[in-house]
Amino acid sequence: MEENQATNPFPAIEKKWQKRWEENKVFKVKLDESRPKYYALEMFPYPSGYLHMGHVRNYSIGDAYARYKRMSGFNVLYPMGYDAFGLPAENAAIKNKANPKEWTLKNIEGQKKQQKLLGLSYDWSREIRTCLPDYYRWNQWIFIKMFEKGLAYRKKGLINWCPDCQTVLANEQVEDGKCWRCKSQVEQKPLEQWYLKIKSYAEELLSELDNLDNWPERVKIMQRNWIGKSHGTTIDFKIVNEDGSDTGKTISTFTTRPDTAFGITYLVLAVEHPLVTELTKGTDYEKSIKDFVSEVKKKSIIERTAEGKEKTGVFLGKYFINPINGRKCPLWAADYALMDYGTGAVMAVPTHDQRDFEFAKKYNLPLIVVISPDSYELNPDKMARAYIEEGTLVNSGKFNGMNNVEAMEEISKFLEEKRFGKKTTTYKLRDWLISRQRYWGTPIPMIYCDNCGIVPEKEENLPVLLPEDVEFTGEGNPIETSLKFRHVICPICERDARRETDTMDTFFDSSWYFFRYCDPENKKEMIDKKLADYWMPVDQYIGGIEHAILHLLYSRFFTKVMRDMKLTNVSEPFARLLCQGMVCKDGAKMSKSLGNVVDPGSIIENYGADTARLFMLFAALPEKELEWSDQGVQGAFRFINRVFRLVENTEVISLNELSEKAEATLENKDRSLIGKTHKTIKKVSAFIDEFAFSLAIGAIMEFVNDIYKYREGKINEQVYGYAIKNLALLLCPFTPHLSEEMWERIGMNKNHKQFISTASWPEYDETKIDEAAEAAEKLIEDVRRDITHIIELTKKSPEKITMFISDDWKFEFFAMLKEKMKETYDVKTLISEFMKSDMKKYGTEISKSIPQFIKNPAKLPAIVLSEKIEFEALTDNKENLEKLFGCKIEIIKASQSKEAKAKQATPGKPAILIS
RNA sequence: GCGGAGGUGCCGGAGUGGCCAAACGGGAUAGGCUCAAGACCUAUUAGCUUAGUGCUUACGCAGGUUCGAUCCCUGCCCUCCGCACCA
Repeated sequence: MEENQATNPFPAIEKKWQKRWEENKVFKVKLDESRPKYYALEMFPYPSGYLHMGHVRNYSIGDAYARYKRMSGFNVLYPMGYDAFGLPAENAAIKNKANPKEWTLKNIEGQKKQQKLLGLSYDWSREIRTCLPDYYRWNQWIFIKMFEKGLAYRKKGLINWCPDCQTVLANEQVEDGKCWRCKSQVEQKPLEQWYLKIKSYAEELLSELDNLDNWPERVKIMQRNWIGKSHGTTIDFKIVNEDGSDTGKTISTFTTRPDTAFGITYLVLAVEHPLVTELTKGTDYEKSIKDFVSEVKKKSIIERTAEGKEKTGVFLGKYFINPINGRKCPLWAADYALMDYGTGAVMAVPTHDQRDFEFAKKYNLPLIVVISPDSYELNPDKMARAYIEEGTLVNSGKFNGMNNVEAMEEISKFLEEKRFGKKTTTYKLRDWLISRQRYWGTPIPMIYCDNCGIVPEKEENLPVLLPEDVEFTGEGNPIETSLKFRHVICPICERDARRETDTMDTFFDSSWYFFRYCDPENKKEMIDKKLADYWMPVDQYIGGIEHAILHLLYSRFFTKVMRDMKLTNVSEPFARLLCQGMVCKDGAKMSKSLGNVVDPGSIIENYGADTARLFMLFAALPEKELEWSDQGVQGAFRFINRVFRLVENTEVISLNELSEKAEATLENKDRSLIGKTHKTIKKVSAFIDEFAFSLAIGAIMEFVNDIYKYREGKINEQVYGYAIKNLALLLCPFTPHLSEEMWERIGMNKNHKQFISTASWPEYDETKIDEAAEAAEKLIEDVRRDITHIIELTKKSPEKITMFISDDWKFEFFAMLKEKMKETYDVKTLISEFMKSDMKKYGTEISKSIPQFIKNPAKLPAIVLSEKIEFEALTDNKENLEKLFGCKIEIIKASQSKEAKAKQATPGKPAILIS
């Protein structure tokens, strides 16, 4: 759209307003108890250096809503910041010898510039950059607090290791066995790492999901699945030797099916289970088991968990006693038991569990049926699959004959009474591994002292600054190359000690940044409690679905931790959540790898930010996928121009209020426009409330069409001014620059300080919505169009016009037509008479005009008039009509289609005919 | 496999028993205006047909309920998303 640039006034207009907003600090907010607060927030971006369409969409949605709320009288906190720590900066350092800090800060500047070009109404004075010590010192501070409370701890365990990123990953960051960022295969390694005890909040994180009424259902479901609560029973088994002699060891298993306890025929341990080596040490089985274990461990997670993969296992040479029936069964190790779920051991009931069934068949382990279907009998030798439906207990001692659902409760009660086990709840959620062996992150403020052990840094020594004297070789953690950093004095015994060189997961940074926006410059505290309690929770949070688990779960966890530390009173950080859909082009997600990206910069440059924003909001509802369309962008641009033309010349505008007296004398078309103004305000407000921006914009477009129609006739300055003023207000959330410009041009911004951005959102008056006037207007409009059409057609084929009659027109209207025809035979005069007349008195029920007046213009023209009543009148005036249109007129009766239709559909039976 | 969301015309999307060939907006096509483009105005935008009317086929597919279904019920298919050897 090269030609746009020469004539497109918007880039200049946008720049002008952006500058004025900034100079006048229009969007700066502070605590104000007199107004209700509203906290609108978009997920802060990672500063990769450029904005993509997904960002633009995210911000367009957020800004529209923030502006709407601001105009509606709320004290709106709407901030922006940067999630500035992370691997890309470090990778750039390795690749290009760039300094991660400079690289990041430069990218932030670039991104910020683009955000400013969009005209987003952020309070920039609250900007946050997580890579700056002012911010990350509070990461360190709260980490120490967590350590003191036992919520942060160090543990050795099998961890996920990404060989490409050269660091460990949290479970949440492993997708499909691959690294969430670089997609390389994740390995398992035993390492000692820092963890946060998110698991101790599992129950609350789960149960409070039910109160998040304004979160998308699917996000809640994903979190529920991730937390993965299941109720069951732990059963303890004595481990015995082949001859039945006690080994002195026991093993517990977790099951959700205690009703099947009599059907246990073997038990499997995860290969990582400590008992596996313990029990086999020095036995004949030692070597074969070691081989098996190392074989399994060699396999990747993918291989081990692949669908339909055959399960493998090995007998441990030991047995156990099922306490419920005293049965001695073999103990196995198998790859299908997972160390990190339940107890790392599975009690196997092959008849009633598909996995156990397959395993038992393969290794020839016995099968005992304990649940019988009601209609037939199960034969363990002939079963092709496990029976997992409901049934009646058999082979289960005193529980025989009981329904299995009932038996779950009864058997676990029995086990508990006999102290063979107890009811247990488990969660799939595991503690959050937060240490990373990377440079560009918050240093973990811990010290290793040979004397005192693991000691936190003293609070007054915070922040522990990231060292600058490091080398980026691509091997190992760069921080370790800084000797100055590593060496430290123990805060307790003051001897030489070693500083932790791991840094924090960047998700740590983003788990509480929304608190910091409330009080970004506080040097003394993480956040002032009063400010936190004023602004929090975030009333509306907007971001991509990709964070449904990771960031959104961590943030909820942090908020609860902070509440328990009395830093805030809120329990849930985000009251309402919106996950916007993807931006697609040619049917696929816009992505660099597919090469179907459209650069927001070029759109802003060629059309302006308002066009980009309007298109984004108009093209699809926020949650839905948005298909990019160049025509759509042009459509948005055309619309903006169309609106702009309304104010290019403003001499017909008056901003004075209409007096009651003046209002009483208004014509129909004026009343109609006032009514439409109120109606549009009502519609747009309701649509924005439910985030139906595309529909809100559609309603505004309709309104603009009406204004244009209104302009064709005589204009009442006040009525027109009222419409334009409200149009500007309604558009402000979507096209703020255009609105400001309109506001100024119509004289609402007297001293360059009365911004529309802070003006009040218009209110509508239901009583002003004048449907009757509107309908009358529409009718006149239709008649006018029809008559114009007739004139055109008579020019073409003047020999004959046929008039048709239908019941759509009211008698009064026809009478008027008749009346007018007595006076004049001039079509133009007739039309203008129509235009001037007060149609309201001709009835409020005039609702429909002549539909599809003439379908084929090449054929004879026709005018459709009301049947019955008017028929006579019309024949009366046949001559006049002929004179009027200057041609022959023929009158034919129209058929009663509706009634006929209803009758047709009602052979014999009564139909309800609504008309 | 389990769980969730959804399938309406070129697109975005309304509609939740008759007023629905389907609101509203966008786009497209044609005509007008214009030297021309843009803008603007008007009409058309499932098919056939008519002077208007009408008819046929239509709201994922197949049945059912009903005088009548896009809307209610049943079954099926498809798409998208999440989880996935979770004991």
